[in-house]
Amino acid sequence: MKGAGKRDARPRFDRIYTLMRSRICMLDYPPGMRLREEDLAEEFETSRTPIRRVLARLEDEGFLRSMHGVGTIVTDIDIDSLQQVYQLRVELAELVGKLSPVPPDAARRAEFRALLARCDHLRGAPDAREFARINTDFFHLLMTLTANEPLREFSERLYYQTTRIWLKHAARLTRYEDMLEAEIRFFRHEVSDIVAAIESGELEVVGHIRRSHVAMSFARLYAEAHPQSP
Amino acid sequence: MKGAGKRDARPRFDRIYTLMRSRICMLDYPPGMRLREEDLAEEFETSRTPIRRVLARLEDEGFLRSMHGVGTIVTDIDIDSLQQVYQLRVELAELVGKLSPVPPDAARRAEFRALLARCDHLRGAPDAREFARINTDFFHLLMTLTANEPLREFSERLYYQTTRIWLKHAARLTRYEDMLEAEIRFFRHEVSDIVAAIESGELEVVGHIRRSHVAMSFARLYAEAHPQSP
DNA sequence: GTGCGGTCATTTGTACACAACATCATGCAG
DNA sequence: CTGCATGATGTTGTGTACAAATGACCGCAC
Repeated sequence: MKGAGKRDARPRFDRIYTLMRSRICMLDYPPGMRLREEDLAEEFETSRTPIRRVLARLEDEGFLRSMHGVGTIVTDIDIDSLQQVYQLRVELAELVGKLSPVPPDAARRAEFRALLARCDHLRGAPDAREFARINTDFFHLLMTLTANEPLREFSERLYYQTTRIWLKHAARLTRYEDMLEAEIRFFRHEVSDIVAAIESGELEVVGHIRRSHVAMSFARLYAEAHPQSP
Repeated sequence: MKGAGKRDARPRFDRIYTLMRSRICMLDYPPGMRLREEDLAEEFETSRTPIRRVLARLEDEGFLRSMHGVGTIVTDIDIDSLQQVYQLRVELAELVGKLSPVPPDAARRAEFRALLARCDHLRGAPDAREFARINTDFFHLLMTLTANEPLREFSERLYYQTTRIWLKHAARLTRYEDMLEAEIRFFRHEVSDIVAAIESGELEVVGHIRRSHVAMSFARLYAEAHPQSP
């Protein structure tokens, strides 16, 4: 059973890892779900060994938890842990554009404008999954503004951790549709502000805008989860 | 129900992982060295499988690089990458004591004072490895000042990356002995400052002191490596 | 001497069988 | 009926044989 293009191990590893992480963060694998190595091996047409390599990394990064004799389950995160993650994410957000800033070229700036257009299109037809996708694409675009590799790596970890939890808590809300529409408006505003800052070449300003929006995003989420406001 | 159950495979994994990371960072495994899975399996009295689990994590964290048919080699880092790591480390240093600060109790404060005593003892008999050990112990003590788990994890990654490179570059210098003695004095000064700040309960000040000392430490290293001073 | 091609040794990557472990169902004693 | 011991069942962890891949070595043509 020789598959085409499967000879090298790293591309396949990256493919499976990225896909599984995406599934976890899009809640296709919701928190608490049990993953069977055998099933995954079958799906990706391989044996358990390469699968276990991927699961090990996802476990090291806190997305999964394997227990001998029990299974591999998708982790859940309480609101307190989430707060810690958000606090750090806020700080790192400001560092993008401050550490090793990379001014975007014309093509990159066009990508930012294209994403703004996707926002406008989304407002016409609100959809949580599409919102999450645009959010992720926007995040990766922002990461191109810094050349600091450790900063990019850590920001990515924190982003994916918070995103999946955001989706989970959002799905619980009763006024879900209204909330989604409001969040899309907030997000569109953020993208608009940042695109403007980018066009003017102020990368440090981008960091400040991003920081405040991430912080406000968490504040709204926290307020929804703790509705004991006076 | 949560039992007092302790995972079986985990302690051994942690033991091997910690030991190997220590060896890498103490340059017992110098950059470029080739590690053979078979040898490691024999040393730790197990098979290649658990070893590969450890190597996978060390590779994900950037300490190793495995290549099919070649071997697993300890990575090297150029001065530019090191600069990026240091820049981020400086920023994170300041966040300790700012995010989820944990005031140290009497026992913990005693540990800080004990470490200061070890510094004084070290000044009488300068030794690079002992210096590195005290440095690491001090780092871990500082990490107890914050409860922010992601911050602790990332700081640890960056610390170990920079430490091993510091040792490597330091070992190259001709005036190695003088430089070591000077660095020990600088370090003793830093510990003294931080202990004073801790005794006065100013955790945010601790972050500032640490930040400036980490930055200055890199500046000295960078100056030594690029001796084109005017 | 130099370049080239093939052969071989060495090492990591993969597949699979089995062991270790946890959970749940079952049956029996009280 | 309840409580507990015990085995059945399923899952991850480990050991091991083999496949794949790289680099070194050697021989040979020119």
